[in-house]
Amino acid sequence: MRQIIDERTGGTVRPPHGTDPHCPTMRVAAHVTVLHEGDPARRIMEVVDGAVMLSKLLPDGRRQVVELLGPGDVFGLAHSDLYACSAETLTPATINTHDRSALERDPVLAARLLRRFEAQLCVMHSHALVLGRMSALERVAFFLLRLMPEGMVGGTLHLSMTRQEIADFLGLTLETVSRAFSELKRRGLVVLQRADEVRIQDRGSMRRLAGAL
Amino acid sequence: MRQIIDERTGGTVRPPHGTDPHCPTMRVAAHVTVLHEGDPARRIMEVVDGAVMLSKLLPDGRRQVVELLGPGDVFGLAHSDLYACSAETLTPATINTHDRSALERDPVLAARLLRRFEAQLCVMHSHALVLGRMSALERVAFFLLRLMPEGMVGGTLHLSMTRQEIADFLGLTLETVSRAFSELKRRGLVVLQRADEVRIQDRGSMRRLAGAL
DNA sequence: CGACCTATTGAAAGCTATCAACTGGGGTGG
DNA sequence: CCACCCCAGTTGATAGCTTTCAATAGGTCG
Repeated sequence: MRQIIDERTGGTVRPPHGTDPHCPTMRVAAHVTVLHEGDPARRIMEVVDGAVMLSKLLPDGRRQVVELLGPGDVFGLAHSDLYACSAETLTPATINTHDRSALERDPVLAARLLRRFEAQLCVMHSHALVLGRMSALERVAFFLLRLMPEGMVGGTLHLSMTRQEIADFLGLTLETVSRAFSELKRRGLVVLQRADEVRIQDRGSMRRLAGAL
Repeated sequence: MRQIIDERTGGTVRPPHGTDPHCPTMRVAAHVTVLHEGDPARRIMEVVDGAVMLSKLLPDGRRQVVELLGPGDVFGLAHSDLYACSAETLTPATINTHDRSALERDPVLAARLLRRFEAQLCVMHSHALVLGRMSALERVAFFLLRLMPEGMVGGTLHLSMTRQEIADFLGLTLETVSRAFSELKRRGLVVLQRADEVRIQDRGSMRRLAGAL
């Protein structure tokens, strides 16, 4: 049941007027798998708008969400000409796709990807620290702070991920994630208006839990 | 007690005859910290020869080794003009250093780093799967296979890491790593000539444990 | 209003961490 | 050259946290 382009949007590939035909921009609905781990890696993709989740599977079905992407982030990477991860939209998203050969032809694109890869690599380093060394409560605190950068103080964060998806991202089970949310709520660090609407109440304590940032 | 360049080698910076003075090659002894998490990020480094370990610390001292690097790999990355990780040699190593500004000036370097970043990002994705979803035994099996690529069949692998360093890489404790080694030995999957000399006896079972490669 | 899916909560089991003792190998110094 | 010391590794016992299994609550959509 692979839907590469979701039928709900009707939209598949929509090359905007006057742009490079090798770089089609596509509009994709939420919860669509854009590409599959193990498929031949022909294209590199950039998130223009929306959120995308990269995940890997173990043969027995265990899943790890390895990266959460937002505008500017790049995916569709490969070792041996095969995609290393599956990519699924969390929200409706706009995605730019480039042929891999464009990397040699287009130095501007290459420079942009270089900077972005560096940033994503740094984020992965942080994530390794989270997965390898943090407790469940710390992981969830870190996750919420990561989704709620400084700017939006007082605002309410809308989670576009289920508990299972958060668990797969944080290396936990959905029950443990739920318990962590409840514990943060009990301690007064967050308020849950709904299961998917979070307000950070005590940012200082959250940061301490998450180990700074 | 920071030794940027180890005195045992005597060598500090050794610009080979006729090469770019902005890209000094340095020879560093084993167990030297080449750069520190949080220091101003001025340079980007390439491993020419040897092995380098990147690690991050939590405020309370918990450590995660986030990446193991070999020839060709790149480090010295930064978010906000500060190094995101510390880097320490595991063996004597040769390292090329570039000024960060060289990225804009030197398209050949930029292209090389782009390819390398992509590879390292893929490795980090695998590592997230290991840290988030694998048992202790599976992690150690994965670790050994990763260090023993197809080629060196029958050969003996020399571990240049202590149990503590392996544990910090795999998100475990040194005792758990030791127990995992003992269990692999007991099951006949590996032979330990010494604590730091491993021979993989049953590669098939190892791969199954590690979830394919 | 009811069905269904997601989230929450509870109880018990399992795996890893922690604390502790012991072993072994290598290097140093007598 | 040998003995001792010291550090890394191994092994054991127990505690703690997360997982697993199970039941309940909540919300959304038809």
